[in-house]
Amino acid sequence: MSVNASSLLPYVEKIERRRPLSDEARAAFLALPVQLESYGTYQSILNEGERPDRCCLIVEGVVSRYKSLKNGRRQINSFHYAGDMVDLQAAILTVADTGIRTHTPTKAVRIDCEDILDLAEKYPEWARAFWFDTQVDASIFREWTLNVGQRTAVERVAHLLLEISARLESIGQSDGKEFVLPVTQADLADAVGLSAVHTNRSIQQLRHSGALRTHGRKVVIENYPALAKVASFDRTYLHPEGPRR
Amino acid sequence: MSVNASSLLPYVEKIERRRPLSDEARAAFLALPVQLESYGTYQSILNEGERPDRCCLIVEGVVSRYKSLKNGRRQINSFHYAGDMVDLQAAILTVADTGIRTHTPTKAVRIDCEDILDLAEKYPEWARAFWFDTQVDASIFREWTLNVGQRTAVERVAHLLLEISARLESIGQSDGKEFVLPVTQADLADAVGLSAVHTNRSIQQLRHSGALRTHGRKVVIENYPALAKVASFDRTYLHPEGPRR
DNA sequence: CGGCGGTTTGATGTGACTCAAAAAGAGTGG
DNA sequence: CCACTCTTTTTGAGTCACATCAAACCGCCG
Repeated sequence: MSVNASSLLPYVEKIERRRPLSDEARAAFLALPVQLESYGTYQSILNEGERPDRCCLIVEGVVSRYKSLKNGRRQINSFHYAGDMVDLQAAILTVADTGIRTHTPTKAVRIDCEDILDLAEKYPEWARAFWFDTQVDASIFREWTLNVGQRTAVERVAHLLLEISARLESIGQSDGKEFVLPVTQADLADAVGLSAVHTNRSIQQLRHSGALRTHGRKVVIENYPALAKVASFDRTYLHPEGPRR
Repeated sequence: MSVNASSLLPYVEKIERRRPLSDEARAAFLALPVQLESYGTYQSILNEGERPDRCCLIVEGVVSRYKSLKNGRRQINSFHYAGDMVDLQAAILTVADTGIRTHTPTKAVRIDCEDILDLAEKYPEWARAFWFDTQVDASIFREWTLNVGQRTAVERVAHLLLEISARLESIGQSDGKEFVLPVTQADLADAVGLSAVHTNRSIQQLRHSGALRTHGRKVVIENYPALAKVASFDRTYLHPEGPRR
């Protein structure tokens, strides 16, 4: 298998887990010219306000999308893992309303926006796949707004941990019980709209309640039902059922 | 013009403001069979968790999408106005992760999800239009997460008012300075993650600063630059520039 | 003129923030 | 394997923004 195909495969697998592609459509995607790039920890992939001409598919590592205010406060909008097309929005929106940066050493491939649009134009199934992907993204954003807008500190942190767990599980990096937390508590704080100190205290509270344990970066969910209950976590919003068509 | 076409026209106009459609594509949309429905104030159009088979296009009135917690707390995720296809997500996501309800007397047309998908399959320009619409939606959700996650009470309220103003302006219901606020303060509160009381006090603060005035439901922006500054409002996230293609 | 949704006010409580510093890990080089 | 540094997590103390509760007020409509 070519370098291209092997780095693009995780995304195809993610799409086909939801709904199989025709051989022709799959092949067309895997034949796209790509450019593999490596990043260190906390490196910028895209800045807010830029006009990117390429999309970004994560091959390895963890990145986040964020928006920031002039006073320095930052909101992380989403975390992305291997197989995620982070910047699908770049294909059709000309100006980036979020920045993208890494949280671990990361490998990513860049795909030309025009190639994505051509694919969507030629293959309705790809148009639908990209659209579905964007809809799931949007659904997650809605849940995050609910999270920071209405839940208490402990609930927010619990919810985020469960989401991370679920998403890592879908790419084989968690067994649903135990996973390596790919980000620091300060980053979690930026994602749930709390201070780092209070995020830490919320995690401690979850530990003391017996819902989870941590060993360094490793998180062990001790009592999933209890954790899901405090977080009111319901994975419907991740839309694991796939698209209607 | 048929009843169908006249109620569907506002959406076509919104789409074509961004990028013109081919005559054929336009005609195909306007020929869709639709069902016009009327709702009163605070009526439910869709409940969380349902499996709708039709999308919903607002002809007249204001509706919101929301998510709620078992303790009764509610987060409004978006407001929608005439010409908005509120429930485009229903076309491709099988289960609704948000509810939809009206805030004013509302007229809406229901379009079969399968018709939407057929249109996207047959006309790549429609597939792109729907995808773009969803991307803009997602961008607004990201901004709302930033709003509730990182801004202070006064900033949040100012930002929401400016967004409402900008969106009403694009459909001719505001001149950019003066508009009729289509929702109550309690609803604003649910949208910005504050209590109704504190939302009220934040509005008062904006009034006392001279940034805006209110006469009943009418809002008059007295000092747009000042208001935009406190809100750090920048309409880039509404993507008025339209799609790349 | 009475009733009702919506707005406004006041008083009080508290969850989360800030600042600052200590403790614990993780990585690097001698 | 230990010393050193840098990052991340944890602790403590004091403060403030926003929540809650309850009641008054206002404007609109029948």
